[in-house]
Amino acid sequence: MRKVSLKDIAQKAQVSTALVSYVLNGKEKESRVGEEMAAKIRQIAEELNYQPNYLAKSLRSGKTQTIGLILADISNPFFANVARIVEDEAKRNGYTVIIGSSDENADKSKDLLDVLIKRQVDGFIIVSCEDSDEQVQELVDKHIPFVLLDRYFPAIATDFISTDHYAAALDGGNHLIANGYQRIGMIAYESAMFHMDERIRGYRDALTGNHISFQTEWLKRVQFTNIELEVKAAIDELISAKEPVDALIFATYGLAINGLKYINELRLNVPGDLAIVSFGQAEAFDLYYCPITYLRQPIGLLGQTAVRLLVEKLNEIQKEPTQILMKAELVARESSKPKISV
Amino acid sequence: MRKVSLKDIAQKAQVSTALVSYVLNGKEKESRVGEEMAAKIRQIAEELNYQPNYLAKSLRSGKTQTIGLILADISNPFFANVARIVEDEAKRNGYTVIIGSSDENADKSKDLLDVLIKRQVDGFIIVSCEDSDEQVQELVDKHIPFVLLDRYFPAIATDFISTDHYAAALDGGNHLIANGYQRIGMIAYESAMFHMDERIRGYRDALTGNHISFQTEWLKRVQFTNIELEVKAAIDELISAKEPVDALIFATYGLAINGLKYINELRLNVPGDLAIVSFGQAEAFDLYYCPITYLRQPIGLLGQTAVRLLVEKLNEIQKEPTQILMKAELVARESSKPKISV
DNA sequence: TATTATTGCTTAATCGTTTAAGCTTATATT
DNA sequence: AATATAAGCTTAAACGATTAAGCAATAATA
Repeated sequence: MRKVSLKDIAQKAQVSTALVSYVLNGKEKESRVGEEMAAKIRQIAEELNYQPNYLAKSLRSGKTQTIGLILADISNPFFANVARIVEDEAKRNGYTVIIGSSDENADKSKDLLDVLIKRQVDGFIIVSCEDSDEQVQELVDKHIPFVLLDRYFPAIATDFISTDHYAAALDGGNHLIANGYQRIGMIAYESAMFHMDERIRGYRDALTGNHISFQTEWLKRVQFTNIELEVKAAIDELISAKEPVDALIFATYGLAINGLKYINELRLNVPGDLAIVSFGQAEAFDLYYCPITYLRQPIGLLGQTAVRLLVEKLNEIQKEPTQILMKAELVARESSKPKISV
Repeated sequence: MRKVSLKDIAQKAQVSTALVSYVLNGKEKESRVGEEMAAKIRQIAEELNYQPNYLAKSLRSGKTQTIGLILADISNPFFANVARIVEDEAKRNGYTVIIGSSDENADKSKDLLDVLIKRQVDGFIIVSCEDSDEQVQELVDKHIPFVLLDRYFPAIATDFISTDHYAAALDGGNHLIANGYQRIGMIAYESAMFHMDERIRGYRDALTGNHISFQTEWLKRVQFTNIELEVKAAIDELISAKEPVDALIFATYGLAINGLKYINELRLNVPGDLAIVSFGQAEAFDLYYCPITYLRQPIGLLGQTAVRLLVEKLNEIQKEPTQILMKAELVARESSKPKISV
């Protein structure tokens, strides 16, 4: 049982496919189709349960009404939620989304781009990963429309919509200091990504801005590929230093999950022994015996704006690169409550 | 700068597009293309950075090499991980995946199916939701290839690969009883879905199989749409009953998250006041002060097998519906450790 | 009444591929 | 030398839609 095409309807109605096309696309007025005929065609289409073939439509029109969404890591709930928002917003604008996860791997990211380009997506929304700057530059050179989401390359003039990672980290640091913590550590990824640098810069500026001199051994950088072991080692060092930290900022959700697990194992008391502030957000933070203070990135706005920007680009409404930074909100919970002086 | 097509290459090489097509598809032998010409064509394709248009290919071939994956809820980490597995496995088989989330809503599910059918996906992998049986039956009637994942309709003869929900719940119940718990409650969804019934049946059979008579007030069923409040109410009732429960099985991950949050608020001691076993799996369970015992569904196998089944169906290797049930593994943690007798 | 407009439809090209069938030459076989 | 085979290419139709252009028949206008 082959699929129903315009031709089938045309045959049954004894007319040309052109007429059917006009009617089913609501162009009966402009194209002066007779009322009875229009009704007849619509009825037959209904009867046969006609579903237009978007491949053919797209081939003809040069538009697929499809957006490629490249995520850095779909198993991260932040990105999973981004995906959801983007999907909904895209649908509202008449687009379908094809999601791919690069798993923080530039090669995989490149593969995804290629596959989706072959499938003629109209544009991309990209949460880029390390070493993907060349790919991004290539998209620029080829005039393929895209918007970077949450991570961007300051050296490349692109549209982007991102959290203000610097300000967020600054807020997190200031919050801890305001609540009486003085020796604040940070665990971040060993990564050349700009957003990671920004988070670190914010953290350091919070310290120096409050006349606390930054200690090199307070900042630990771990490899994404060996996160579990390295986070443990980092925490061990942080708490056993001669100036052990009394508070800790996790630069990402994944780091926090691993870190908190280990802190549990060590039977450390949060925030008594160690106050915590983390980037990212997830149900997991609520389940911790002591709810975790986190920097809430404006997922909804980020996702919606990304889609809006891209759609505008696709319609050529806007030409100049739009670059937007959004504030993260510090959600203060028990894990960073004011320090009880000893 | 228009995209490079076969025609462009053909023009530059002074040959017909047919020849170019043969060469770039590796059919130069069958089609007796001269060696030099083949080399020349390949070189030009390289130079122009030719990327074939899959729309045109698909239109011609009738195959898109695309799988539609309909999830019940992408914000559930179980399904997010399923998505990841399916994506990887599909890629390995030369397929791209388009993911959609029905958010447990039959109308949305129907919309997704329609959109993806219009986009000519070759087949579906579906985690179906309540009231979607008609849609599924329609797919059967229209001979659209699909595989149900983790949830199925016993009344419809389809391919499916699912967790054995009954056995899993039975295991969970037996485990609690073996560890000394006698008054075991369950919080489940108010849903007509078969897998939910199976989980409840397993729970009840665990009780009766161990000569514990099931109490109606031990089983609480809540609405998906009002989960937070209803879970609280359910827990209130369960612990304040005249025969209060000493253990609780959450029938899904979402229920567990909400329940555990509330149990935290109530300052109940797990497992002292209340032992816990939950379906689903997530990092969140590890972060709980008392790691949660859960029934681990074989995500990897489920996802991979689903893809394999579908691909076989698409290649018409198999005709008869394949129906597979897989065992969940009970991962025993502290939340259900042997009861300390009072 | 002759001309122009309008109405209601069809024709045919097009999007980028694939592929069966055909057409020249050159080479092999008798 | 006459014929068959093979090599190397081209032609053209097809996939399913869209849409500019064109053609008759009817209605409106002068």
